[in-house]
Amino acid sequence: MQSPRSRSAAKKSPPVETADEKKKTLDLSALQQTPGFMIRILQLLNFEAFFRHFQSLGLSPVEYSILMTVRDNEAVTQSELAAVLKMRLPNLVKILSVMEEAGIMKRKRSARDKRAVELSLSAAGQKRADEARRLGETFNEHTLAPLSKPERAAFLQMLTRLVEAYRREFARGENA
Amino acid sequence: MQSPRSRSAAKKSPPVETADEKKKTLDLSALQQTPGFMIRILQLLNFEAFFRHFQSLGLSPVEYSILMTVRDNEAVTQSELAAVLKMRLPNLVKILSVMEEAGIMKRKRSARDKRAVELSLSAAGQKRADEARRLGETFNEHTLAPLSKPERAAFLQMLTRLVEAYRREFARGENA
DNA sequence: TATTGTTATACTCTATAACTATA
DNA sequence: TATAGTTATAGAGTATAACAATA
Repeated sequence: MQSPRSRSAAKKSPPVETADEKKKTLDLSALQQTPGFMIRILQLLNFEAFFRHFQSLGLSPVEYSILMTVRDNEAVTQSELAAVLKMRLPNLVKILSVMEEAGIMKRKRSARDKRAVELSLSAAGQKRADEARRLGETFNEHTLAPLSKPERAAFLQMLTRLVEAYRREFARGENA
Repeated sequence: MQSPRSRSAAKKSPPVETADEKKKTLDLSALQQTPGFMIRILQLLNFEAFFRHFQSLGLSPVEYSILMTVRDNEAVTQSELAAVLKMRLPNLVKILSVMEEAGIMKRKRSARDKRAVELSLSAAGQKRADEARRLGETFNEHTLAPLSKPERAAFLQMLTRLVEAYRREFARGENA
């Protein structure tokens, strides 16, 4: 592991690893000290790992998050779900329609507010959610596997605080 | 953790707003304990913050990362840059062409390998990179502002370790 | 008047195929 | 044969506009 703050140290330094003239060592310190960049790269890599891990279910990240949210929140409305997932309603509606036609999702007009549509899982949907949940637990462990146990808790807790602080900063950018 | 509603409802802050029956408290514990989901949300929020912060420069995240990498690595090739940014070469080439036509980026055939194209910044490009760098420093501080000083260092260090571990796991998914 | 949902559509980003020129 | 680059294009994800029904 290299030191976290090797600033402008390695410019054209000797190739530390295999000394191919092709594999020149790049100075990436600026990006490595840009949390936003590292978060983005980690997110891309994690998505790829997700698709491999859930390949047997043919599950996408967005479907996973939908299944988990509806499973834990019977009768959640489409708008509420869109806000949680940080998606635009029209884009979510399209996905939910596909899931409904696949016999996974159930839609019902709300009695309290006849504009709203309340979501719930069909029997097949609950089965799929259970399978997703089971695979999700091992996947979540894998995601933070390079960290020690206390580090994992600390990392997740900081993630949560960052997200909450950001969401407070501009309450759900979509309707401001 | 099969306990469905033990976690978030209790531990999370009480109904911050007026507790209308509309603003029901959702159980989001499953997603909050999914690091990949939290990373994705954080990344989306951070991009929005980026665009606001760099509005005066009209700078996008990808252009920022290009400027920083080329600035610190004179004569980096397009392929190398694509690998660093985790982008496909054709998509990067298009962006670099725009930057070249804007007078920011310079391209030169490599002498060592006449297939490769080496990148460097024009005078205008260096000026833009300097401005981006200056704005970037305050932006990076803002990104981790909700954390304490030692937490910021720990968080960034863990981010780096996670990214490196993932990249090792499958050496650059594109050519495996 | 504002909100929820729906449809249609445009825009952006990403992925792949086909080709060239070099290695 | 494999790699770097280029072009074109397809595909996925995301955005806005317009509208109907309800609040």
